[in-house]
Amino acid sequence: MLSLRPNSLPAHSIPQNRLLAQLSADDLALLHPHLQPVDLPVGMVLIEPDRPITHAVFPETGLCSVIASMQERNRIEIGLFGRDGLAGTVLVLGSNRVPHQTFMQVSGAGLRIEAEALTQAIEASATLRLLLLRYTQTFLVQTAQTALANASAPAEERLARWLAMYHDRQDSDDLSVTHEFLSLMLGVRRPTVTVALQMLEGAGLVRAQRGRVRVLNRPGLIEAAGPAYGPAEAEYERLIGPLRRNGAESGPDQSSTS
Amino acid sequence: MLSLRPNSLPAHSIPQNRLLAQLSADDLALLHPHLQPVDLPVGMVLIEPDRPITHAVFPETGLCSVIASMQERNRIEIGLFGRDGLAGTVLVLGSNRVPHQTFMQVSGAGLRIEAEALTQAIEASATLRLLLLRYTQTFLVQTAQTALANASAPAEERLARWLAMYHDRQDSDDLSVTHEFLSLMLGVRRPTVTVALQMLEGAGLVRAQRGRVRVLNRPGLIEAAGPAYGPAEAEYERLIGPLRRNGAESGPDQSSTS
DNA sequence: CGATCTCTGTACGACACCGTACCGAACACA
DNA sequence: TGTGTTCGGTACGGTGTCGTACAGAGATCG
Repeated sequence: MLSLRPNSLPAHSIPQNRLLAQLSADDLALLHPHLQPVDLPVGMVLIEPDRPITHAVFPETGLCSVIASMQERNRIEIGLFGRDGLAGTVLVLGSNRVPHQTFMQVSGAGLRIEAEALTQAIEASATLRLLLLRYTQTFLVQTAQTALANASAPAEERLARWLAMYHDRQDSDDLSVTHEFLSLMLGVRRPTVTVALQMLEGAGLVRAQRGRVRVLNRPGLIEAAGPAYGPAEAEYERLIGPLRRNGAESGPDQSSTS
Repeated sequence: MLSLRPNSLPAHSIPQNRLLAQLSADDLALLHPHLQPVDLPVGMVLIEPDRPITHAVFPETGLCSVIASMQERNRIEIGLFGRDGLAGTVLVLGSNRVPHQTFMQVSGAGLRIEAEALTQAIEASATLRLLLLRYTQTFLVQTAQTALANASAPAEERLARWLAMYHDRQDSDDLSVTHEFLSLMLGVRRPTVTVALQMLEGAGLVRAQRGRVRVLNRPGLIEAAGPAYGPAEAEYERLIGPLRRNGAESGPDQSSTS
């Protein structure tokens, strides 16, 4: 199921993954022998719900969704991450399974490590453990903000929040998503997504095309997301470091509206 | 603000707090000198949002709510705990503040410890750390289930879930809550709570009185809560131990309806 | 025992979102 | 260039929840 790349990790390349990039040379050396490059195609399940975890993955590109579901229907996203995070935080928390599913929402690549190896490294290095614990803290805040948004924010705000979070985690302003998919993530009907997206487009914040949403005015989008966006991102920057790529802000200028 | 009891902790009493009760003698000895009995009156704020934490608290009785809020309005509960948990899990995660508020929803008593002392104990003992990390994991799952319920469960299910969770954490079948309060916790209108409660009462699951809800049929209540109740509780029992008091199940028998 | 306050029950219009269904538009592939 | 498939826009009635408002029921206290 996992298609590994032939050669092993280059010795001294700077990882794209924010967590790995934050590590000291010693800590990186601790993990390095166990890290294996791996392709992460769309739809690939990184963490199976309620099953013992065999590997953790540090994404370098692409986007992962964490999904909680009651029974078959009623799947909903409780958090997402990309190169800022790690699939398998539960290992840091001293367990080996979770009732949630983690899968690739946008294809990419990453570095995977065996659960056993990661656990041992965490026990061996307090600084590595601290970093991963802090990341877990930011994810907990993200989940809490999701609970908050789900309870009281209208569909349009939740959509804007999701787009902003997605945008944080990739370089391009073009996001690859279908309405169908967004409706699943946000727990609303597909037509509700269509209408909400039209609102955002009417305000000149995004431009929607088939299977694609282009962010035109990021500050405006964040404003449209309401107060549910922000706290989790601030927590990340406080505890870990910069979340987004540097510069390359997509300002409100070019939105001369139609 | 904290009213301490005069004398310090009795030397060899068995703690009511589930986490403390799970500790080995060594780990308990590590914490013991720093534990201070403290009263926890209704409304007392244990964790102030976005402020450095000075103390953690292990509740022995009573109930705590963790609240996320955007701006002034729009407060909502993301999790709750009592003697099964700990106020200040963020210390375990290597940070010293959270954007959430933790306060006493039902008065009780507990044991508090200075943040510094708890942090040092966690660093000193891997087994203590493991237990507290695992508790954090169960709380993360609880928050995720809350996000799920908020997104897709109708008010009646969410109410039933909340009542069941509250019931888990105290001995009596009488829960002290007002509709007003429940509406705040669930993020719905107060009249919505009134109607939902009448539904549950009509089904013989609970008996509502002024400021009080008596659980008549716990299994029925859990069924009414839908699939959003269960996973977090299962996770607790798997990772930590029994959540509820032993025995004393309130069965469906005595509900001969009126 | 009456005054007062809190809590609960009820009402009514407004509206966001639901479930479902259908059709055109864009794309992919041969 | 034609054909099948996915994706997007739109429509309909139904309903759960909202915001607000008000009156009765139960506690509290001088």
